Amino acid sequence: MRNDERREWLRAALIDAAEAAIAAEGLSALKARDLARDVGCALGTIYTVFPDLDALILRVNLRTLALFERAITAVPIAPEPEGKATPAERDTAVETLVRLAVAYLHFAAEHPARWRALFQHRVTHALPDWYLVEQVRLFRYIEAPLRVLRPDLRDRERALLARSLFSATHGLVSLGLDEKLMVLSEPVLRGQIEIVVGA
Amino acid sequence: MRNDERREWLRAALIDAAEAAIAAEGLSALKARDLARDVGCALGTIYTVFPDLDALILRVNLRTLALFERAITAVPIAPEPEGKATPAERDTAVETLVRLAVAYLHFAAEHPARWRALFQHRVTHALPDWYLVEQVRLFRYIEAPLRVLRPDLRDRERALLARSLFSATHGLVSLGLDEKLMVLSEPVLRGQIEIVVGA
DNA sequence: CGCTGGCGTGAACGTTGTTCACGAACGCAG
DNA sequence: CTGCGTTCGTGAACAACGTTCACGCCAGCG
Repeated sequence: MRNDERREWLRAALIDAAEAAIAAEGLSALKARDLARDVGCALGTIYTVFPDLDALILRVNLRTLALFERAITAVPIAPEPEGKATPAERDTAVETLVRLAVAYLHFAAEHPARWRALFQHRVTHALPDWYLVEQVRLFRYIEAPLRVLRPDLRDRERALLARSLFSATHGLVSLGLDEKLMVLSEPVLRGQIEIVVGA
Repeated sequence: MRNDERREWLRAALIDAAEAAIAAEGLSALKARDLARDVGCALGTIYTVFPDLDALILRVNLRTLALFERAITAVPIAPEPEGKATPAERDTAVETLVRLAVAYLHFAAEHPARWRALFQHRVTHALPDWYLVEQVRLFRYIEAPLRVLRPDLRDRERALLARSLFSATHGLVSLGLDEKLMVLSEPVLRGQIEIVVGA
């Protein structure tokens, strides 16, 4: 069936157009009619591919998460120590966490509209499972260094600590971008993270 | 003129109704037609009192900030030490910061819809001056203990540190409420704040 | 060739926030 | 008291939105 091909192509084209619209003008600039015009299909056709615009936004956000992961994996990964971690190994684990936080700041600064869309959206609705799985997967990048620093914690506790670290960092980054004092906040962020990690 | 009285009464009634709607069902439940019906005026009358619904929401948020301030002032204020602070005075300053953070958590937990409206709204628009002034005023509650802990900083730097502390706390609280593990996060929050304050 | 079933289509629907021409009500001069 | 002008609330109307659905085209089979 060439029909399936066309549907798949449409799906990709719609995500492309939505991503471009969000990246250019923000989430609120995403309009069903503009999308239909951009990809050259009818208005109703969108709803034969996605149940609603929320689902489309979620796909765009998934791409943003993937883009972010590519940015994250550019930071050097700490080798996994065996047994008790030496003080030097602990230092590199801390440094990895700090680099992750700084990478988060840079990503938010480079893709402000995409990044805002990640948090502006979900506020009301519950998220589908496949999206949560992706989020949990990304949290592993934080949990790995924590495994070195706090081998005494159980997985559940370590996951909670990772979320705490992330949300504190997110708060700092979020405010830093709002106030447009990013230049000032990179060293501040480094300092703060180093301190928080001291737990 | 009884006309001015009526306008003032309408203004208050509209803010009341908007506040009730937001507190009950969230920001997205605020509808111009519902407001008009609730206060018993015509749809267009709203726009003779406020330029648009954004301005009305801002007024509701101002009330939320006032409500929050009343919650904040319930925490014991640290007396201002003169000259160099003793270690005990430093401890009470830290304790004040922690209590402020916990009060923030409790306020967000008790008034989730009002609290969300504070941050869900401004995302796009620029805020009017009188609103920013109110925000800056509330930040003084954080800056006061910081004056004890870091007398070496200039006002500008201290204000920045206050905003960093707030945003980190906000991140923790925000995530804590989303995941509904508030019970778990109160001790966590205490610990995190104590550590961050160690700067 | 004709029928039929599936599917893209865009007009239409229901809800928004916001505007604006109308008309009632009030004050004042004659 | 009457006539007129001004003011201001009014709600019908507008524009824009996400979403739906009855229509009609076209492919595939008998």
